[in-house]
Amino acid sequence: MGSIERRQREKEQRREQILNTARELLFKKGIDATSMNQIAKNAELSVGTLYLYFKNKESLFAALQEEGLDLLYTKIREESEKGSTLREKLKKMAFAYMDFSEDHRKYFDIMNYFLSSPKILFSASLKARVDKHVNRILSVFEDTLKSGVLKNTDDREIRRMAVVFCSNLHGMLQFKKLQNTVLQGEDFRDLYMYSFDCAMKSLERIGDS
Amino acid sequence: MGSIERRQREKEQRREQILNTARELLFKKGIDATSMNQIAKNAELSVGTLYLYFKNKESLFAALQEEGLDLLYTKIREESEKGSTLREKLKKMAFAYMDFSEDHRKYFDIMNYFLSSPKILFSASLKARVDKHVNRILSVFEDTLKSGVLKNTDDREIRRMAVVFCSNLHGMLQFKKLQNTVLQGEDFRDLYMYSFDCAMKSLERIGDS
Amino acid sequence: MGSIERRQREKEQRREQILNTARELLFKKGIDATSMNQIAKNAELSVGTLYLYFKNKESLFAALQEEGLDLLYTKIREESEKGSTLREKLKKMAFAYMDFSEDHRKYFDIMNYFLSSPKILFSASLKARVDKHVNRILSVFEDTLKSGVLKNTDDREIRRMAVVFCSNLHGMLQFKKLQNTVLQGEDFRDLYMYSFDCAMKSLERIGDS
Amino acid sequence: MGSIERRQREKEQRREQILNTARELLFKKGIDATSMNQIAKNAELSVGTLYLYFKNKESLFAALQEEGLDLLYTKIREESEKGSTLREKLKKMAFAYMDFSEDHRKYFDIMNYFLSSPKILFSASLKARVDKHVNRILSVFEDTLKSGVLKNTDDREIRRMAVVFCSNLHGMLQFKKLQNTVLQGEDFRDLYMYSFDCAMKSLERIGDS
DNA sequence: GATGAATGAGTGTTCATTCAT
DNA sequence: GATGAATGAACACTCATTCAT
Repeated sequence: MGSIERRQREKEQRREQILNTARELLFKKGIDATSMNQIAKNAELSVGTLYLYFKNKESLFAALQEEGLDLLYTKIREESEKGSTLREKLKKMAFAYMDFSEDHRKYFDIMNYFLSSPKILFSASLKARVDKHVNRILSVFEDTLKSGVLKNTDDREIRRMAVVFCSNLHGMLQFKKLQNTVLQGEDFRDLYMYSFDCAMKSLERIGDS
Repeated sequence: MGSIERRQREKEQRREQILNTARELLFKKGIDATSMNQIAKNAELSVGTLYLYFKNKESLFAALQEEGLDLLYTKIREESEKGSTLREKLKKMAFAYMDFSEDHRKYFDIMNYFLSSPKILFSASLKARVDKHVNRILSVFEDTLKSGVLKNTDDREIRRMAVVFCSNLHGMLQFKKLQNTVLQGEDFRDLYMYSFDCAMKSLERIGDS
Repeated sequence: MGSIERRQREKEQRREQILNTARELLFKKGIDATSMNQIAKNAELSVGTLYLYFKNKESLFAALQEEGLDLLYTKIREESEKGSTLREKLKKMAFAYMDFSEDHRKYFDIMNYFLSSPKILFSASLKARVDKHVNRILSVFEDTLKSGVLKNTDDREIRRMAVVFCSNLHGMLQFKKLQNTVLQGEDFRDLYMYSFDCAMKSLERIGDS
Repeated sequence: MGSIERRQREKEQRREQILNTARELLFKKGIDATSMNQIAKNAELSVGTLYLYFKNKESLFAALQEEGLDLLYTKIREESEKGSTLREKLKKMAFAYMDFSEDHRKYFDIMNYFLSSPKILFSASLKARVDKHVNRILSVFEDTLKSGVLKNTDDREIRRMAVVFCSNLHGMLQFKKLQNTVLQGEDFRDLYMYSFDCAMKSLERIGDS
């Protein structure tokens, strides 16, 4: 009986061991340059064992993707609770996202990798799990907006506002890659703040109408 | 004499032949799953010939990327000239971007691929050429905004507005991938329109202040 | 238990199988014209397997090189023990070297290939291993000279004598390639003997002085 | 008529132009890394033209080989004339050879490349031409020895002595590659001098007997 | 459950040579 | 005589995945 629990614990540990190694390699060398054999060797396990815990390479990296989204969720949720006004809250959340894209650039890279990969590659169940995480993040934005001044806005509108707000942030962070070329001369943080202000203005307007 | 011209023409045709085949395969199978050998075989040319026309795989795909950005530029420029008011113009441009991402989804995918690829992958000169195309597109937005109502806005502000406006659109189009899951129940076109309205509101506000 | 041993044995056999095939091809076609794919095909193994047993082509051929040097070492050592006088010993060793260059011409060719290849080609560790073998062979000459009449010659002198003696033999064997053209009319064995006599004379002189 | 001469001159110039470029590249990048296309581009000629002047890559490099041997011949000949005694002459010649192997290392490398390449690779006529050059060099040694003290030595003996002397030098220079490993702690120049002394001793002895 | 040897199609790229113009 | 576009076999090497033990 205790042994069943122990087994369970060991299995969990093994899984973590694999993920830790994979994450480390991923962050060091990127997704393409990280092979299953390398992960196995670094984790001091056999390749076969990797396939016992993860169906294939893709699903291993999907797990890391979930991990990243989870981290992002936590950061954003925490920040959302710090501010007092709606503006303050959203600002903290927006910069939490930007910080995440910088501090955990590689997680952010996987996110984009998964977003821009041909759909065929991912099984439906994998997609579903990842989407759940995205949803959870969107919910934080929804909750924040809901608890804001806009008392009598209906849920659908709130949802839309959350999506637009998020996609604005995401779009800006995508453009960050261009900061040494197209955006030359601009401080990205300023630009991001500018974008945030624009988004806020539109929100307030909606409040108006 | 004529023979020199004919040679030139043939060379140009060959280049197109390669690009056509590469484009076709790329759109069918994605960038990683398209190999130089495949392109050669499908184009009924030898691999060596490919390397006569393109330095390497990367620059072949960069050529396709430029092609796509060129097409996008043309579409947006054309639309920008159709509307009469600033709002109308921008709306037409925004939807031109959306249409492009649908009609030429794969070009859009390459764009994202290049945006999210590790910088090391692309040589500086290649990046520079691609960036020029991106800049050209941004310029259309700048020109449109400049010729709009906002007479006394300085160039830097205009630039920022253009960047934010574009990144908003781009961010929304990124989220499109989620329309069957996260965005379930929403008509994407409506949502995009909603996002456009938000952006316009923030612009007007700026006009106000 | 036995199964672990068997596995070990099989691994060793596989390694030999690869080396045998590589040697055969090398001797038939030369080093450049022998590709990894060919070796794999002839050995009835997959290319991947080759890389399981040898880090790369270079180290596979280095293994053959070591093999050859090992063989040469053994031959020379054996001969060195047969003669009774110093002259007899050295003569047997000299002809062991010549016989080796004839009987194992291809091993001799690899030796020269490695000697004359640009240094960059070979990793330091590989060079070190090969050099150890060369040193071992030189040592046999040193030991023989030491145990000869020249009792009160210091080690450094002995070393130099060994090197010069060896390089004389090696130089002569290099010239063998020219026997049908430049050396026309000479019996190479005679010439080699002549060269050996010259070397002996200089040794004796040293003994004198 | 003059035009025929001009044509001839142009042809000769073109040939030199090719050889100059090939030599330059060879010395910069080594024999394997120098391709016909590169030579053509650097010489501002078309690949086809290269094949008009040289049957194939091999014969182009054989021409360089001849060039190198020619240079070596000249150096040795010149030095042979400087010394007054036999010993002085031979010493100058020996060091001329060593200097050549250092100053024109790449020429020396080609020489070894040709010496150690599988014979099949070279056409008989090519070999013959190269051998003629080697013979010419040997002759300088023969002449020097002949004009030395050893008045009543027959031609065959002289020939043998020249071959052995040369091969000794050559063997030593081959071993030079090992100076950082096997020969560690030895100054190669000293060692070479030592080897020369040995050779001289044996020559003198022959004089004696 | 765990192992790790084996697979083999696949990658991007090169290069000596040919030949129609 | 000169061109240079075209060839295509060949190269060394990688990698996700399988499966007998």
